[in-house]
Amino acid sequence: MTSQVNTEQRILNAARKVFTQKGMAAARMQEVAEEAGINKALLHYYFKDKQHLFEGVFKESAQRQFGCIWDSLKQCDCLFPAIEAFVTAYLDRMIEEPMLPLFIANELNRDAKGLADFVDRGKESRARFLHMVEEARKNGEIIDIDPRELLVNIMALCAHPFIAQPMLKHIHGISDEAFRRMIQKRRKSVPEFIIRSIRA
Amino acid sequence: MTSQVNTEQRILNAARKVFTQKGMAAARMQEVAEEAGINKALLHYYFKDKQHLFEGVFKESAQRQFGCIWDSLKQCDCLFPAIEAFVTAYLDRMIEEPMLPLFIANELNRDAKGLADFVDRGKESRARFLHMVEEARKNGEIIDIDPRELLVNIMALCAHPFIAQPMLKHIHGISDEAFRRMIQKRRKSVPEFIIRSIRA
DNA sequence: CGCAATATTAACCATTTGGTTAAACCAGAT
DNA sequence: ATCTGGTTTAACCAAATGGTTAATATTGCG
Repeated sequence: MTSQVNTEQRILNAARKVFTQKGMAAARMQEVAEEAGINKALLHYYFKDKQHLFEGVFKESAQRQFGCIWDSLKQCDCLFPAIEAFVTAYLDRMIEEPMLPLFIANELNRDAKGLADFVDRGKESRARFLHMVEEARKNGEIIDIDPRELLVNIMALCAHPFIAQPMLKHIHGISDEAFRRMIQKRRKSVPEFIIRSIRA
Repeated sequence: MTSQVNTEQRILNAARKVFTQKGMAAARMQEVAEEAGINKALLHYYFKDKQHLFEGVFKESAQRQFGCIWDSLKQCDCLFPAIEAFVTAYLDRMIEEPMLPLFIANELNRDAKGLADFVDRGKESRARFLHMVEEARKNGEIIDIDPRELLVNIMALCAHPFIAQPMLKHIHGISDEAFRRMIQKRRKSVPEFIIRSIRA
């Protein structure tokens, strides 16, 4: 039973689970060790200290997060299909890891300087998207709107239900299953909502 | 210089500052004491322990938050003005305490059971709003949309810029001042965005 | 095998941190 | 002035926690 394969990845998985659920500050190294089924000292054998372990987790999470999402609109040329693809990719990603937006927002708020680099992925896609909006505006396809503001709105509509999940569950008294159904519905309704609001 | 007036309130203010900025887990009692200009032991004289102090802060914050926001549409009968009033009140509140949405989302996520009661304020206003949407839908004033989904969208568009503030600052490279200008613009643009998307 | 490098563990250490205690302080009443 | 109640403090304590160490186990290799 000893010398399990790929201990480092097992640690990273365990750490991701604990860190994303509790956040850096409340996460306990002991708990990560238990979750990974190893000794606490072994954590420090693979990762210098809590900060490094955390950064390993955050880097992986942030990059997968923004990677998926921005890559989704790489082969889109028209704005409206791009918005649909973006929203779908965003929500699908969130279904996989629902705690991620809150986690990222939170840690980024705690240490913007130190973690800023990890969210830089997808710069080109983002620029391309903003340009697409600009063009659509010039062509009169959509109303006069600041492209960056539109992007903020889109991300808000995608991410917020997950960030506010506990509040929604309580306020509207919905179950896990009902929440999932709601998100499924949003894969269609959110793009519609956005496009209706900007179509010229 | 001794025996300052209203020590309890001074503590609560200091605690709110520290807790909202760092979150329950990372907040240090010592720091709260220093911020309040008192001895650490005095905290425990006024508040049994960290949990109680935290709940004092959270309760006050959550109630003021939801209080302001839901009260804003008490004297609205038509949907569109109600939406405008709601968004304006929401954003104005956020300008006062920009960290609040992330703080509340975060702590609610950590301990949904224990804190759920504190976000219950404004039940009636919320019900009234949902009813208003339902009526507008029946009257054909707006498209066919689930009232609760509309509410989620509205709150998303209001809260998310603040939750994602550090990310926005980094991604779009905007300053504090630019952020404030953006929020000011949103007081008009968000209601427009919403109404355009639902108007029949 | 036997040896060297890597992987893993139990026990330990130093610091941080929430919380307590007992003494001092200060106000107003007697 | 002094007694009494609430207020404030310095010093202290125990538990939790991140991190280390030195010894043990395992693996790959000549």
